[in-house]
Amino acid sequence: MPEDLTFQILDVSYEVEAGRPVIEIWARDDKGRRIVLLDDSFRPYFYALLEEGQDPSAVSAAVRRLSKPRSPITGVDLVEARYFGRPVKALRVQTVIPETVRDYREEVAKLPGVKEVLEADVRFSIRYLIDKNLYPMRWYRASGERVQRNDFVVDAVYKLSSDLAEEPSLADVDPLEGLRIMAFDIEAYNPQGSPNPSRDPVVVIGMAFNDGEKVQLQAKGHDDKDVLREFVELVRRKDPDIIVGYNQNSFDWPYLLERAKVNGLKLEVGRKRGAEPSPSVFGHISVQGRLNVDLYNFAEEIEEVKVKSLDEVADYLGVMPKDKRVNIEWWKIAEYWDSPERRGLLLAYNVDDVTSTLGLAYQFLPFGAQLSQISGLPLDQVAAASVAFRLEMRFMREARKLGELVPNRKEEEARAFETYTGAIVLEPKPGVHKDVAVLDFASMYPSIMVKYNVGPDTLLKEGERCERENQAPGVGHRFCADRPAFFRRVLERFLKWRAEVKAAMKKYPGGSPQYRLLNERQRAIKVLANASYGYMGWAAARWYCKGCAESVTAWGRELITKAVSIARSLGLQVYYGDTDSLFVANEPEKVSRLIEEITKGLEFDIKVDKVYSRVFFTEAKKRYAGLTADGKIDIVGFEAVRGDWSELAKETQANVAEIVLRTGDVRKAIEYVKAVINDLRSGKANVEKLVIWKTLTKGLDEYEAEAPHVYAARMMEKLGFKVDVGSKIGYVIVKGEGPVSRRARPYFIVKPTEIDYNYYIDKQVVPAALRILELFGVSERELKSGARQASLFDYLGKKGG
DNA sequence: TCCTTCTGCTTACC
DNA sequence: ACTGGTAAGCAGAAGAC
Repeated sequence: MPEDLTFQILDVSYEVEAGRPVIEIWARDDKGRRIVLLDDSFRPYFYALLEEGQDPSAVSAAVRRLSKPRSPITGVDLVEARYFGRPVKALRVQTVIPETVRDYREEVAKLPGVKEVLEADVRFSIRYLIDKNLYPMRWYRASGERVQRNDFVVDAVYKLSSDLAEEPSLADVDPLEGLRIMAFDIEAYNPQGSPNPSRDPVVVIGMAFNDGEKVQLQAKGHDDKDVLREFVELVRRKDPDIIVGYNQNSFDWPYLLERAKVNGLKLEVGRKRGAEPSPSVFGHISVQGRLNVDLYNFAEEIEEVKVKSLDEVADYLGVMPKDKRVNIEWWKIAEYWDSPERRGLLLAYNVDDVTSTLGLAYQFLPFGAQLSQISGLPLDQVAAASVAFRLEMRFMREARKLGELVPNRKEEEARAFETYTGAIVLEPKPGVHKDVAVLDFASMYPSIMVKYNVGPDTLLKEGERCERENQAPGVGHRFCADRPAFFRRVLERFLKWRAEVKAAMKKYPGGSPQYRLLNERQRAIKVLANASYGYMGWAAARWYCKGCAESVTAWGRELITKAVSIARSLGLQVYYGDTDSLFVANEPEKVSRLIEEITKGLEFDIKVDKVYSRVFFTEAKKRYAGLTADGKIDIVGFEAVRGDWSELAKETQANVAEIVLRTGDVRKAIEYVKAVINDLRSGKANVEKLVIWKTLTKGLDEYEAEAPHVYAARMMEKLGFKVDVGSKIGYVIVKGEGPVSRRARPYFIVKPTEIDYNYYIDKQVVPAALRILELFGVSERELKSGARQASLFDYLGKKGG
């Protein structure tokens, strides 16, 4: 008896059973049950694009002859489709076992009459989602027949007996409502720098659940067998739908897997018997039937936070203030574990970490769930995927709806490295300026793409003609305007959808759960739409189109240049501009006219983004600081907002900027800097504030030059720490002879007395302060000489009085 | 050996 | 491994004398 089911799709996987693939839809239903729906009717396939004028039946016969018994070719059908907007003929080649598509692809590609093999590189479970038009995290209805299966650890397993239909009444329900979330974090014993999983045990595992329960497992001395066993047991008992961690794809899971192996255990934490977590796409680790989400992936997208450790990110997001938690240096974990007095601190540290992780989940997952609902990638993958992949997934779905064949992903090396001209940055007018309005074009690049119908399918080749054409200025590319471009269709849909969501938001009070849900949704749409330009210029993109990207920036340059001319013709002073922004004198009437002329004349939307009551520029582009009308200080581009300067230099510069902007009192700023210098001279500075952080962008042996952070990283390696591409190296400069790089040390091995304070004065604090003060004629000598016995305390005292 | 210029490297802006 | 170009600025390397 088939049952009617209403359920939310969480993930999709497949397994080959008895020589045929079975799709497994992991879901939870409206009764709160965790269920699996099986579909054994779906088969892998790909397309063979035919050369023009080819006899399809001859090619078809040749394809059929390739069939092998293990996975026979079960269908070769001629289809009329479109490829880059143009009508084409292709053969749809179907087989049985997904893994064999790869072999057939190679052989079919070699057949005479076959121009290209398409869509053979789309993974089978994703193929299913695309073809059935299913979006993870959304709700569907279907009927299914209950089957008895004890290889699945779920409440019920069904064999699908109908198609899935989206359930519109549940479209605006919070997709996370009712889902079980588990955060976890392990502490590994590390007596020699970085822990080695083949040797060092897991000493603590912390787990926090969204039902409020918290559990902490501890090793017995240096034996972690029971910890691992209890961990598996707990995961299965609490049965979370979503497992979150911080960097668990690179650390916790691989470590646990290795420890399980060493202990002769199996890490059966999935919803399928016998299955252990396993590496999947995008460096992601997949846990069968659960969504394993590495929150570090979301943290990476916050550019305001430079050092993306869990404590920093949690602090920034207000999840857990840094000064209200236990912080211990991670390389001392073994020391804490072995010390009876300090072990408690390690345990508290672990609790804070896992609590922060769950807190981060509440911050990030609502957005992630929307990205999943919109892009069509399962939540665990959408987190790990790049912005371009998320967009591409949606493109593939749209292509299918339009009967367009999906181009192949190209190997980046296969294309010649080609760059093109980008945006314009206007020369800033140095000095302090009062009352400056910042105008911003709304979504400039997507708007250009829509207006001029830009896309690989509308880009005209030499000699091709269309009735209506748009020609990009300067670069010459022409785009056919007779039919809507593929990108345009998708972008227009996004724009319309976003407008609807924003309209719906108005019905709810700000801060209400429904408001927040819709807000995350409109944000996710915006993020995807804004990625479209960069996507076209990405050499590995399926819809790569250098000419398109080049044309978009050309129109962008024309647009901002015209806007500047209009501003000048209105008598408006232009101070600066970058890509799609314009800093002009805030004369309301003229600004309104400027906006009107751009909106009506150039047909692009532009609006006042913010107003600075004071803003200053040096001669450098991409750097300025301003005081907004509501009293906030903005610092853009300067050292104060860079991650590769010491905290002390950044803080000094930020304070100098603030003093100058708020009071206009340069003397005060000079006195302040002098006080900082004096503190340094007397060795009063806090070592933590002197650490300089830099990222290793390649392997240690690939560096040509011996930069300070490379030197410090080599030293760390010798000390037993694992340093990799992407590692953030924190170093300080110590006293001594020779180049700076040779005097760089990992910050945690340095005593305050060893620090070269002069380096910090000459190369950090003074240059950072001078970057701003130079504008007012202040010299280096002035800052460093006449060292008055003032301290920061004196300065603050004066400020107060 | 001193000084300048170039290159490598990293990270900001949009 | 995984969107684009533009730009600043440090430190080291190479070139100039």
